[in-house]
Amino acid sequence: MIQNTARPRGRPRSFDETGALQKATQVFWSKGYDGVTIDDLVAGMGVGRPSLYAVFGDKRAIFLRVLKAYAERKGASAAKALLSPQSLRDSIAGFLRYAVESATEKGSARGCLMMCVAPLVNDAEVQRFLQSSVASGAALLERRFRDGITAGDIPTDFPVAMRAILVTDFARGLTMRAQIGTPRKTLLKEAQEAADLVLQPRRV
Amino acid sequence: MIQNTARPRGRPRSFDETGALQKATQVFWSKGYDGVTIDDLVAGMGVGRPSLYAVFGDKRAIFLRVLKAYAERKGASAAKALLSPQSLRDSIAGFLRYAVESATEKGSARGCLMMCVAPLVNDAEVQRFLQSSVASGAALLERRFRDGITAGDIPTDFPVAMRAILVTDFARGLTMRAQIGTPRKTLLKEAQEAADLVLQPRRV
DNA sequence: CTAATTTTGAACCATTCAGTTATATATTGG
DNA sequence: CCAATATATAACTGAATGGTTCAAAATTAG
Repeated sequence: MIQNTARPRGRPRSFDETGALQKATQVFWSKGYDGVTIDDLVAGMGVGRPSLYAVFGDKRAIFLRVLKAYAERKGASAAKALLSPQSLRDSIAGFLRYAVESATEKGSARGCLMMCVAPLVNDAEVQRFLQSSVASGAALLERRFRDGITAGDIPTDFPVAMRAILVTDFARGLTMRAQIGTPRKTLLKEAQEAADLVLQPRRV
Repeated sequence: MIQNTARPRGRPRSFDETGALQKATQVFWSKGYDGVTIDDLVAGMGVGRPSLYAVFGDKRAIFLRVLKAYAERKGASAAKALLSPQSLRDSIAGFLRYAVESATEKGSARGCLMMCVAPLVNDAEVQRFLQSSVASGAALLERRFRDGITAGDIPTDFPVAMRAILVTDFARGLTMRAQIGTPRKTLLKEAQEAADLVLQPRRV
């Protein structure tokens, strides 16, 4: 059997690459992009300065990796929250609940890296990435609404695209209020209310 | 008649104080708090470095004045958009339309200083100010909903407080999407749709 | 016209910061 | 044990940054 976990030649690294990126996420999340210095990253990631440049590149490169890894994790969790429940009502409510819970997690900065930090980064690639993430989030919701139509949870003339967007807007609003300190309990109640509202059929 | 605009003693200022603050608003709005250097403010406000420190204080003090002036202006405009129309529908739609229009203004940075920039400022006074602003915005909307009840536009069991919060959340979501480049036309359509939705009575 | 007062412009200083370099250290291969 | 390789530690460098100082300029009071 081929040992493809063969140790590389030189001195082994004293840090774990993905672990260091996770720590970098917290650094950016709590201080914002411009507020972070290389020394903040060195301290927060537990990686020496030269190693940091050698392995990850400069601040911008680190942020891009952090952002993409974060988006992947959060996207997967959100999709799970959205697609696991049977009923459409539980799906939408679960999606919004997840948004609130992850924005009010203990031990982590409040809010959300993608909604509260990344939009301020003045970088074309970051902006493009955000736009595509927003679009795919809305697309996921739209698909769930369509499944709700075929399952008979909502009428066939339900405005799926618009309501999908509205749900993402709600999530954004809830996340921002989390960031400025609105307590989880309050937000969770609103999330449920929003889920009910957004499922109402077209006209009264 | 008493000339209370009597010129002060020494050399007259070469800049207008409130005008300089307006310019500072644009600087913070486009670059974010941490991204702004004193030199950015010196250049953007048209005020010399020593004068800037003498008249306004340091970056934090300038930002606080900027934020409060901005909140006053925007708050007044939003209140006008909300309270001018006769029908509740036009009020809510007007409020959301104003949010979109001011977040997509040409010649100004996209988004909103209070929603997109200020929440990231790691400062207790800023956070307190934001929380109270958010609360008074929601209170204004709630009052408008109550007036709608007395006018017979919505039923008496309409969940005024919750819907007021939902409207502000929508506004936040729309504003953030404006910031990352969603076109005004798209957002305006969504704003109208959201206004309709949020006015639906409690149950189907 | 002169003295007092205030703002302005330029230069200045200590500090912080991004990115690099040089040297020491840990590991594998032979 | 020695050469080769890769990482870690610490120190270094030039540029940017926040904040101050000081002489020159513009104005009013007398």
